[in-house]
Amino acid sequence: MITAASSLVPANISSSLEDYLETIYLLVQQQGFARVKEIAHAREVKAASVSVALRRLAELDLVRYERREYIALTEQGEEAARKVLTRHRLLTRFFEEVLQMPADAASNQACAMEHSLTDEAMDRFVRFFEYLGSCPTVIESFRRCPLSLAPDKAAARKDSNCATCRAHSKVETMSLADLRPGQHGVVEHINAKGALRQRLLDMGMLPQTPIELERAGLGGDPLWIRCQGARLALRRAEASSIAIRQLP
Amino acid sequence: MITAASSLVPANISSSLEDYLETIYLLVQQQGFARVKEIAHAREVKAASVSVALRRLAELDLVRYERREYIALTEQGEEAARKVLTRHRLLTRFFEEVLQMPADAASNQACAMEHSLTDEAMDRFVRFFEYLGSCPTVIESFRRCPLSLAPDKAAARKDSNCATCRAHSKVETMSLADLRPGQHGVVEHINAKGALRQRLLDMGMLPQTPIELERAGLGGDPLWIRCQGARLALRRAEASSIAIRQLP
DNA sequence: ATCTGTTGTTAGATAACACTAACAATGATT
DNA sequence: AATCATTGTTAGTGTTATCTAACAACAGAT
Repeated sequence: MITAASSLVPANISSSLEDYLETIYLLVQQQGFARVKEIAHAREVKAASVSVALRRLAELDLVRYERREYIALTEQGEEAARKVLTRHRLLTRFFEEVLQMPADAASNQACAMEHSLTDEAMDRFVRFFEYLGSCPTVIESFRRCPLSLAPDKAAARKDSNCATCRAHSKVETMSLADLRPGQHGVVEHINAKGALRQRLLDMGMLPQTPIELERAGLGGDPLWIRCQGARLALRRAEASSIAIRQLP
Repeated sequence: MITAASSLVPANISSSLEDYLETIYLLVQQQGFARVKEIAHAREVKAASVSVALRRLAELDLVRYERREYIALTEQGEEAARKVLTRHRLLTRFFEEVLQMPADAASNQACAMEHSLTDEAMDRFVRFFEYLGSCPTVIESFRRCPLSLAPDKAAARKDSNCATCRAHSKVETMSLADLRPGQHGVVEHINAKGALRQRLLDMGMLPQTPIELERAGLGGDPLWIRCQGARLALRRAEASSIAIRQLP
């Protein structure tokens, strides 16, 4: 039985061991027990590795484990497992409900991050969710806003109820290609799709990033851009997919 | 010089090596060059470790490195470094601007996660930021909403401009302590502070989580709760800090 | 009771990453 | 030019986590 009083769980546990705890917790919850073979299967690891890990977990008093017997978490182990799982749930929900990722991708991303989410960040995430719970229109509005989501299906543009979006669509936006050599701007929106979009993002061209058109090639086609200290060359067509706000 | 065409950067590079690339990139940007000693200092690692890492990076063609000479990134190395740094910037901004964390904590959290952010998740984050850029009132509203943020300083409650918040404050909310044995609910808001709050969250008591009051102790004081498959005992005072919506 | 297939364990190898300690190169100072 | 302090390298150790291959225990079937 668990109380709300704090208990002493070993603080520095590796993400690998945390994964084992998580797996064991889920198996026990699903079928009442966990066995080496199943843990190995779930973690996509050989049974030998599980065996070793279990010994380490037992030494840390996180798992109760008689050789060749069924495996159970100790109170501490259960607490640690629940903590990781809660982070997993939280992050999955964020990637799925807020960022609108498909369920499996969201869960995978959560898996990779659940071990490094600090208590403080966790708390902030929760507050954010509490806020969204009180004001559900916020995310609903994001979901509908074709400006931001709906990567390829700009078709759904009609049913946006985001006032600023509507306003925005009227404002004449300029693109990176509209700058003249030496002029500066700030990235507002990357309209490129697929690989080009990913390339531009990777290079550092995030929203709100300062950007400069250094010079244009002969005939104005390769545009030489400066962004985050790096220089790169873009085709004019590519540059015009980057919506910016000009700086003086 | 970099073009928007895709280049072949070794895909599976460890987070440790990514950190080295990042550090080198920043040092070169700051002072024009990087040396072993400085890298070691920045990464809080001994010089010997840096030396070995540099050899590995050179083998991977990410770093150009003549023994005892200054260190420079190759084109590929620079690309990889910029990619990591962009993720760092993106996550830092998210934790700082959206989740309202202090700058250093935001950056630290970003450090821990930057290596595992998938391209897809990155893209979704960017779309989210693009949306927020178009509709800045959204986050402004979150920032002001005392329901969610302002952990201890509920004093600032007056200047919230969130319509739903105002509505919410009028709705009579019930707490976990108002349930009767056997009744179910859904967590809406955890009003507890400090360690208790963290404990409850760690146990899995996130917003929107189903919860049940199993039974009350003698005199009604320890309340036995079921949450996410786990049982726990809460004082009545503690339970009443958990706002819920009752389920039929 | 023994045989056989499944399951779990051990031992030994490998890889990545960090460390300490000893050594080598370099540049600056006397 | 010789010396010294700084800087970087190498060699050897330890830890964590994985693997393969060989071995041990058990359960059920013959």
